[in-house]
Amino acid sequence: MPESHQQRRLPREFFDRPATQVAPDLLGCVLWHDSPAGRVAVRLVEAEAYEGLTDPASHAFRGQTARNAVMFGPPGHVYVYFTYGMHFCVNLVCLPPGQPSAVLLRAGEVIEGAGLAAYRRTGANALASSAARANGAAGAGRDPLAAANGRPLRPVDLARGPARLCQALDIDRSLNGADVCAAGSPLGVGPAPGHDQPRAAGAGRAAISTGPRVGIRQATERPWRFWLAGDDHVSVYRPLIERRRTPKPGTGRTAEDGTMQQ
DNA sequence: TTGATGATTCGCT
DNA sequence: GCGAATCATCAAT
Repeated sequence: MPESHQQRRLPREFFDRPATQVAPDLLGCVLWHDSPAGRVAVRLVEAEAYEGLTDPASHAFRGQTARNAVMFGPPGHVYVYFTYGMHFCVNLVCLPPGQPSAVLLRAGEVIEGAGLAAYRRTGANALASSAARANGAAGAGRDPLAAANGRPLRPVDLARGPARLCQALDIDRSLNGADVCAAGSPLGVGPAPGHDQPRAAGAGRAAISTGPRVGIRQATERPWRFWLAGDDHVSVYRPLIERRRTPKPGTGRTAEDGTMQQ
């Protein structure tokens, strides 16, 4: 178990490299968030590299905007963005200012604060848990993972997926731009437990698999998704589902020929 | 100002 | 396996 009082952080130089190098080196490392409610820490098992100006799949490809400004800043900061109207995703910025590049954190294993993570992930069920707690010790002994709408929340699913990872760690827009290298920052990234050097994390490069990135329609041929081979906490790969075009009333037939399909 | 859509997840069939 | 949920962002008017 990592010490709560002082956790070693990866130096800024670690992030001052191309995202395609940083992403595999992050696997096995620990990302934590100290919130008023407590600490949740995850061991990273899956990440994707996004280069900026040369990568059509990157948010930075079309240039700097208010949304992606953090990616254009110094390395070691987090770029948090909101997507699909309900989800947050977190990236770690790489390379010096002016060279937008980032690593999307896709999945991890919760190694500290699993109860708090489950509390955040179960949403309305969390209220039921807290009500039970107010009734006495019987509620306090309840397994936070047991609550669900008919389905148990498996520990392996606590942070399996980029939006789930953010929810388990309580990462939202308010943390956009936070520095993971600065002492005292609520967010931090440290080497794998038992290893002083991040490169020695996990079982080494031999255990790392690569493949196409998830959910993008541009630059799908670049194998810039990295994960720990055989790890159950890696998210399920789903190719992009082409959404049907919203039919506009009165315009007659909408294109269903799928001219945008790949 | 308007309209389309996305680095996703979950529930239902 | 399929579609809804839900809204910030950006390109196009």
